[in-house]
Amino acid sequence: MGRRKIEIKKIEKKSSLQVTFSKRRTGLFRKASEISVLCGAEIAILVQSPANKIYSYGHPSVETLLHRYQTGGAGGSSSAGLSIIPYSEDGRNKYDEAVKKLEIVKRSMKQESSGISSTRFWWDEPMEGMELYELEEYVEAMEALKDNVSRRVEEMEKQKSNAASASTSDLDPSFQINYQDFDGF
Amino acid sequence: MGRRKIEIKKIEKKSSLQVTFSKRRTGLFRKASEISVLCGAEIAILVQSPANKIYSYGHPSVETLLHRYQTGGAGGSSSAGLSIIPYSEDGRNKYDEAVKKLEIVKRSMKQESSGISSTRFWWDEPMEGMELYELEEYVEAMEALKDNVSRRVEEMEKQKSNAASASTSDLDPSFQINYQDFDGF
DNA sequence: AACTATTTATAAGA
DNA sequence: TTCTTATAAATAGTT
Repeated sequence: MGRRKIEIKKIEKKSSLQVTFSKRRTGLFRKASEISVLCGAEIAILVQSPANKIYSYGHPSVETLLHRYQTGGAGGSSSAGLSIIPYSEDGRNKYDEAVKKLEIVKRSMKQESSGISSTRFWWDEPMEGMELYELEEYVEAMEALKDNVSRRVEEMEKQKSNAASASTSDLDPSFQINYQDFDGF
Repeated sequence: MGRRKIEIKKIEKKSSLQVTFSKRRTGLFRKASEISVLCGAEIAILVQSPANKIYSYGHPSVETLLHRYQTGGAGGSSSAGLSIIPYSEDGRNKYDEAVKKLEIVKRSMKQESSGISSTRFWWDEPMEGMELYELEEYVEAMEALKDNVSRRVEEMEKQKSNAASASTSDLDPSFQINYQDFDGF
């Protein structure tokens, strides 16, 4: 028969699950090896099998990448390598402006969140490949988010000095839910 | 034309290296996602690009695997290392919750932008490889963004019914720029 | 950021 | 596991 199309959902039959895992793990590690050779990329993979065994692949080593990940990565800010196609010369300028604006927002978000544990900031990533209009939307979203954070930080300061009198109900209700989850920074 | 066989050795041409890296990283992360779904496997990938940017994929999170590797795993190079540390059920539930929330936001964004031509939605992509806390942040950003879009859509409706003579200058200035570029939806 | 001719990966079966 | 084989998927080069 040969290969057949399958749905990507949990395989129930235990024996085929085992076979599939083994084959795909091999394939995945081969791909990892290829990308590291082709692109000079460093890479680490950790997989825990259905039988709870941990397999790993690393080039040059898992540890190298772990360390780099945990310390926030080697240098590299994103704005430099961006080679997105602007709509026009004018578009280019707008894009650059937006990027700059975003960088500023990002920086201030980092400052506001200092002291709260973190090594990486998710907002350092997602702008890759965005079009101008997407970027502009994103900047807006970031600004709104930053405002929320700022307000929250202010509230926290206030509460700290005011000894338990202030309530979060002063805040815009649409932002309340998020606060207690704000340990990600 | 079409695909051609290549040797697995360092790509020298810088532009194709960048493209290849991007394509293969996507492919690799997709494979990782597939093996995790098909086999219920947990997996973490860290890659450092030629531009020294670190990309990561994790299910349920990179940290989960790192921790398991560093404590449970005997640190073997290519395979093995038993680990019996169960990951936090709680962590997974939170993750699933956040994903669900994000799906809802995305869906409503699509509805609001219906009627505007579209093939892809940029927000369908970026959650790839996010950690729980990143995902939670992202959900918030999306919610804020959705609010902005909603407001603008309302404005558009209002103008439409208010006869064809309305000018964009009625709009909140901060949204004007994007308006004409808004065909990406 | 599409396209497509090919190469690769792999689901089943043995 | 390992091999085979028919097919599904990934992707190199191009536009």
